[in-house]
Amino acid sequence: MLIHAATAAQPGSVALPVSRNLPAPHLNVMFGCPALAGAVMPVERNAEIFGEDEPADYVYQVLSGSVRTYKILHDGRRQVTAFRLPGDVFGLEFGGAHDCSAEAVVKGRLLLVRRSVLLAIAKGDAEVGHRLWAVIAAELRRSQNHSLLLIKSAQERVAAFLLEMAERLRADSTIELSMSRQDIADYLGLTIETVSRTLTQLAGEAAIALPASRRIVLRNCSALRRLTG
Amino acid sequence: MLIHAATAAQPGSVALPVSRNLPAPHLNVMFGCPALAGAVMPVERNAEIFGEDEPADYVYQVLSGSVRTYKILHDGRRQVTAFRLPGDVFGLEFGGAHDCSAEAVVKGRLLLVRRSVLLAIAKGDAEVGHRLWAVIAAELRRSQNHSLLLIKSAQERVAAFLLEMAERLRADSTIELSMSRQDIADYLGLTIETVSRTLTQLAGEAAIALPASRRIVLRNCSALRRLTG
DNA sequence: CGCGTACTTGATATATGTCAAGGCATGTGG
DNA sequence: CCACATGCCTTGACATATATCAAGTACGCG
Repeated sequence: MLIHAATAAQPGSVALPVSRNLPAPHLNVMFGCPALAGAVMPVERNAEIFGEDEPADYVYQVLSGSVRTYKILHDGRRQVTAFRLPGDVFGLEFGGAHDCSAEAVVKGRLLLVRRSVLLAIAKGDAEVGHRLWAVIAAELRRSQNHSLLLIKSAQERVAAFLLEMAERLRADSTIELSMSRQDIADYLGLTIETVSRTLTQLAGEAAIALPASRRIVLRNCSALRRLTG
Repeated sequence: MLIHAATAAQPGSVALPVSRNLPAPHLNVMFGCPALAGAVMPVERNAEIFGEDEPADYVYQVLSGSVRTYKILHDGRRQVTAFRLPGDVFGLEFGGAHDCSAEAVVKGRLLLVRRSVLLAIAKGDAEVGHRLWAVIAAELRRSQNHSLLLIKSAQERVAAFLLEMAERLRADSTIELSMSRQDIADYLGLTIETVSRTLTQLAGEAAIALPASRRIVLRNCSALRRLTG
């Protein structure tokens, strides 16, 4: 069954779900605003895009590929705070510095726009201002949902992750994951072993199928949704 | 729209830690702006302030007492998303509806300002716009820190909670908690038993003292900070 | 084809949850 | 003023989900 955006949309959510506004991959402007032309930056797999506490001079949009943002705890644990998929805008901070690090999950292309330019344009252009607002609203909602995720059981977290990815990738039933089990584990606050076992278990219950380790077929979305908690 | 005032704020200068800007308890204006006069609402212990999905017509500021915002998962689990202490502004949503419920933890007083009025004023008043910006930035930071908390061990979560409370209550070393163990547990994603045992354990290690169940003396803050993860 | 990385699976450990009982305040009515 | 009820917290014994440690296996890439 096809996953519609509506399924997980929060009531009262802001218009303009950001991730639906895919950029034309050949265009180098953000939000369809000619004044927001930016540089296109190709990134290799695992390349660092920015580090925590570095000056946040640019705002980024994923044109292709995918990105993880994360924090490292002082004992070395890594918390992946978000996966950024094509269309997503990220790196827009309130302060002058990034509050997390960002790396490319796979080879891809990013659009870079100077933060100062974006903010200046937003002042005069209601459409851009609106989009900017939507980016921040989405960010807050995302963060709150992530907190909610982390109090759930392993099965609930993994099920929620799969549904989230299916929706954001606009996949019908087969999703191609660009990230490793370690990335997923660090996003869900679990270990790779638990993620792996949970997927195996979901496959055993016929909720999903695993034709390849990074290709996942959602066989029974409503069962997954029930598992979501 | 709000975005105008918001972007009018100097980029890179968030400043204004909201919770530090305690309102004068006798004044019924928000952000020290005369146009933002509002109603003062007394609330009883455990009184509902608003419910999830209800229209977000008002923005609230705690004058005295404290408030918990929370979500209920479909199976009945409760996730406390935040404690709101004197000075904190909450209930300002991006969409038209509240994304969580709010209840008074103890008897207290709230300042209510119509959301539409606040947003309208913010358009023309840079100072108010700046404050609003700061409220949202604080909210996002808070949510991200909460996610970070939830991947840690019980000891780390409890230690972090105590330090957070000490700081936000501007307490020197003795903090008076207004919330029950159940509230704390639901905030930290633990059970009351685990919270209780962890406090006992911290007392055993002389990191804290427990003269009463809701009075906690921080005996060794640097040890607590180390435990924080 | 072979190597290295990533993934899965198994055995065991452990942190936290669950269930159950008891203690300790606080307030209320006799 | 005492007896008792009530809510909140602590403590104990035990259960269990997830982490950890340790092999194996498959896959992708040279």
